[in-house]
Amino acid sequence: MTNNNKYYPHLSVDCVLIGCEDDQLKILLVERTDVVSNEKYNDKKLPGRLIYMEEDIDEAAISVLKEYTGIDNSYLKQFKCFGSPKRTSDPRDVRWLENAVNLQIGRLVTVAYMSIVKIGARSNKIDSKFKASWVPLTKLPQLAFDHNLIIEEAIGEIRKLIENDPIVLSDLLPTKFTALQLRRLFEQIYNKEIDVRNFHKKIKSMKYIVELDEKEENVSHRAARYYKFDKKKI
Amino acid sequence: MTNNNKYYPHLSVDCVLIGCEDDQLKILLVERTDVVSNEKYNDKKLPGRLIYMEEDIDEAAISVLKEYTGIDNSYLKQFKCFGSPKRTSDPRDVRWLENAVNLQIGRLVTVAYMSIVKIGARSNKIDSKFKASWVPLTKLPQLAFDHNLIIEEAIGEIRKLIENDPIVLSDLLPTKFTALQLRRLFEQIYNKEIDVRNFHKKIKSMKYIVELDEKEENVSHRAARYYKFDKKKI
DNA sequence: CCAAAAGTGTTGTGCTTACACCCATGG
DNA sequence: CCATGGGTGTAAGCACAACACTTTTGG
Repeated sequence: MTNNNKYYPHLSVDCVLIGCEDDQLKILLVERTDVVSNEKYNDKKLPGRLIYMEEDIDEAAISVLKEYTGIDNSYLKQFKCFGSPKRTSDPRDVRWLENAVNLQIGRLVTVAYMSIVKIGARSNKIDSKFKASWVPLTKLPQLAFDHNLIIEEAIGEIRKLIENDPIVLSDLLPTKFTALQLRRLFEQIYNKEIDVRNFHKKIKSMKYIVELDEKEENVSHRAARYYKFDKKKI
Repeated sequence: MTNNNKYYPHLSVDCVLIGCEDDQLKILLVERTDVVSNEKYNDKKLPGRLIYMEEDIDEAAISVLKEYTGIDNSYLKQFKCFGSPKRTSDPRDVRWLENAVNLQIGRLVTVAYMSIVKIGARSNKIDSKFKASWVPLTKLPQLAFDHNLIIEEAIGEIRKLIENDPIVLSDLLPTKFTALQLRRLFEQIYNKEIDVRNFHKKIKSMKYIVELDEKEENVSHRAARYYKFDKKKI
């Protein structure tokens, strides 16, 4: 937002930050609430920006993450470059961006990154200077550009991530969690209902998830067992 | 190679062109045979180049395809952006490129495209001004940058392509082909041996592949049946 | 004792793999 | 008749999905 002339007007980065809160998968979105000429922009988009002329794209993504959340050295995965001409086919999106950066844009390629974020961890506070908020995956509105598509692909990416390193699940759950919480998490990630019994079999086969002796308390039904991750067993 | 100052020194495109010849999957590679200072470069790389300052990346890829092969309007799929800092960690690669374009480069992001090419089709002749050749997938040497990795991922991409539109196989085979030819093709794409009997079952289940009455002639063993693609049945 | 959620096993289906012998043709 | 590759069927294992009842707890 400092020196607009420094932007390279053909390449941007966007970050899909995925967290979990109240047993719901959420995505960090920022508001786009400008008025350009007579058009009102009252919707949301992914955190991201154009890269600077001499900037490394990983650095750009890292700085976006840092700016919005304060997170400094988290794992950010570059998962896809979105370069379809159609993604900037809506002239409203282009007009908005051209106005925001005061540059002529035309067609724009974006490199998408994703990261798992522990919502509410001490090291991670959404900077209030941005109109940013965690929006449940199940309640995503229509977003600017092709950001809905980017999020969809990020979810595909998180599946891959879990399949070859399930420890990332531990960032999406409290240290102690019930089978129900874990199941709801999988249901959101795979976007389908999972059978309770089959799921218990699955938990038993996952050696890095261990039963605790502890159970829920003060619930008006049979208390659920707590589980935890055993990070050594991965 | 005209005006070097027009290059944007941070973003390139590379094309993985996949064809089939003599029942072998092949990749188009170009030679890198320069001498820079006292270093000799005697290896191969994927066809590609830096993009121009004001150039659309799809356009850049299309122009690379056109330049090398003469192919004009083929399907080019952008499948991944390679932006790992490690990809330009070999200083020899960077020195070569900096010399070739007469610009300072540092770290470089490339956007990879792939296309299925009918080797030897009339519309498709490798331009002899490039030292380019079709190299069997099974005999790939060590390539410049991370081009071996890019090819590997392109093969993953061709699998996806085949799974949701198997008609692309028809570009890799003659119009009439035997079960053996098709099997060899799958073996190369999936990089493993396929059982003959299981494969015949599979062919029968593929409704878009139809038996012909025709058989091989003048072979010193039982003649193989020919098959063809029925493009209507996809 | 009732409501509410926890926890538990069995069966069937489809997909993938492994495996061995006879057939047709040219020389 | 022999060498060469073409073509065929069956059985086992595994992952996954479907499905219903009993248990525990608080109120």
